[in-house]
Amino acid sequence: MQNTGLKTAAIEKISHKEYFNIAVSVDCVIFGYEEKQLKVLLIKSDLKEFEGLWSLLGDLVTPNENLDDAPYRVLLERTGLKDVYLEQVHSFGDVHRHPSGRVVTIAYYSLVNIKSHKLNLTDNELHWHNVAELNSMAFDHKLILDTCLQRLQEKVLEHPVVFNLLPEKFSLRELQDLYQAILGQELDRRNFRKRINLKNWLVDLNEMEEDVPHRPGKLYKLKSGLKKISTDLNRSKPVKTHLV
Amino acid sequence: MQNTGLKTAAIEKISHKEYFNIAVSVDCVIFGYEEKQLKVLLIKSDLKEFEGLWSLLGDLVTPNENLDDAPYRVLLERTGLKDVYLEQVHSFGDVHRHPSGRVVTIAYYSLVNIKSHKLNLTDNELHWHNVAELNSMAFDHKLILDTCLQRLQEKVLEHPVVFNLLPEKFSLRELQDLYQAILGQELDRRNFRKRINLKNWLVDLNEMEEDVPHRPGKLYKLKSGLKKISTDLNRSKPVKTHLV
DNA sequence: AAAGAATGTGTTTTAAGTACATATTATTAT
DNA sequence: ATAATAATATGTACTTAAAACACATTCTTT
Repeated sequence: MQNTGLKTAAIEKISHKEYFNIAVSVDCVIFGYEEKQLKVLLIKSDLKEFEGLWSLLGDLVTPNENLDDAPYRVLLERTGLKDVYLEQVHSFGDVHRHPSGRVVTIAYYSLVNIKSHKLNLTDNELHWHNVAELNSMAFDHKLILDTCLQRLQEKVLEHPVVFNLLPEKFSLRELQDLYQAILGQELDRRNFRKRINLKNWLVDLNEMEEDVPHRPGKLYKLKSGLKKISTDLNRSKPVKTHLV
Repeated sequence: MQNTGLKTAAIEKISHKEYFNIAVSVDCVIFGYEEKQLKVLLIKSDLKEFEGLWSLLGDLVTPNENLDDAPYRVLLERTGLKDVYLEQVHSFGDVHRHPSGRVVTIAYYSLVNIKSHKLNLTDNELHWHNVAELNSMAFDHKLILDTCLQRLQEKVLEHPVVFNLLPEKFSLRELQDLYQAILGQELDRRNFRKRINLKNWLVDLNEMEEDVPHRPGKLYKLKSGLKKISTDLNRSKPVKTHLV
């Protein structure tokens, strides 16, 4: 294997059984939002090593599917949703991360509107959990969750992705509550509105909230053309340096 | 496989041969810097499908090594260097990305000081290339390179990582040239110096450049404690929101 | 009709980014 | 030696964004 990279010597060994004993999986951190809480969809682990603990939804990548298609498949199977927002985050591959064998997993997070899909919650091993209240999880899934949450926090500051978690129409108050749930901190209402306005993401619908127990706020929706399903690998705009 | 995630049904299948026909590799985008040019270390592909093209240095992950250890091993074997800066960037796993079989690869970039190691350049299939002049490469390696360069560009704006590409002592001019090579754009000298000063990364050595064909500049070094070998997954500081 | 609670907007202060000019110090050419 | 050249070194004005903060408005509830 030395000094070959993926050159001939290594490639030849791909046909050798010894190099095929690492399995590849994907794990999905499926974020939702409800009642001012950021949620994550988890399933009860049924490994005896992790009895009582919760784990992310994942599956092995099959030989005939593209890596980035696997999390879509998992999501479709679990939630029935297509066209969800998905972003690849990081790969985890410590030798002993999975008790049953060597599994390298690629972590993705996705943003889904809890209301817009009927979970197979008859399968009562599948539940939404408050992200803020989660402690230990099965496998290294707490680390994966934390890593994905961190990525999400960075993402929402500059990109209009949180709208995948909201209904079509929403008030600025709802939007701010969502940002606060994701970022884990209180935001100043006046500065928040200024900032969001500056981003130019929203359309004023000239409608008002209804059935709220207080003064109704104006309703907005995301500008058409800004809704993203997945993250482009290739950046369209040049880097903002702040160093010029 | 349906509706199982990594639950029992799937885990049981890990012992089935059919799920072990995906190989896992790592590919390293090894960045260097010389003569005001950002360089990348490449090897000639010896696959007949990619005759004459260059490819990244990589290798299959062995069953008994942690995923994140594999790129260190590749670097050690290729350059003899330990303690290089390494960052995992993205995974690539399209079904047909490798002509010889199904290989999911995890891409890393690393930053090495070209001068500080003796490449095994007797192996004359290993060469430093100007990143700016590279066009097609073997496999999907051009996409991997572009993705890693993009990540590097974002990284250097906020984190003191470029110093892994420089000698211990350097002038601000050298530092600016390096930033320009990485970012692919000219920077204003006065604003650049102000910005770098604001970061508080450097120590003034009270020494001057020598053997330069012009007025010598002052020499600096990175403040001790700032040199990073690898990127922490877990952020130490809270998110800067700019939304408060 | 008054109190309470949430919406909606604006101003001041501070920090950072951008654009731009001049003096200084060494080398090179005359 | 002197002048020209080229790079270092530093400062100032302008613009934009972030942060801190206050008041009036509208609807619900008492």
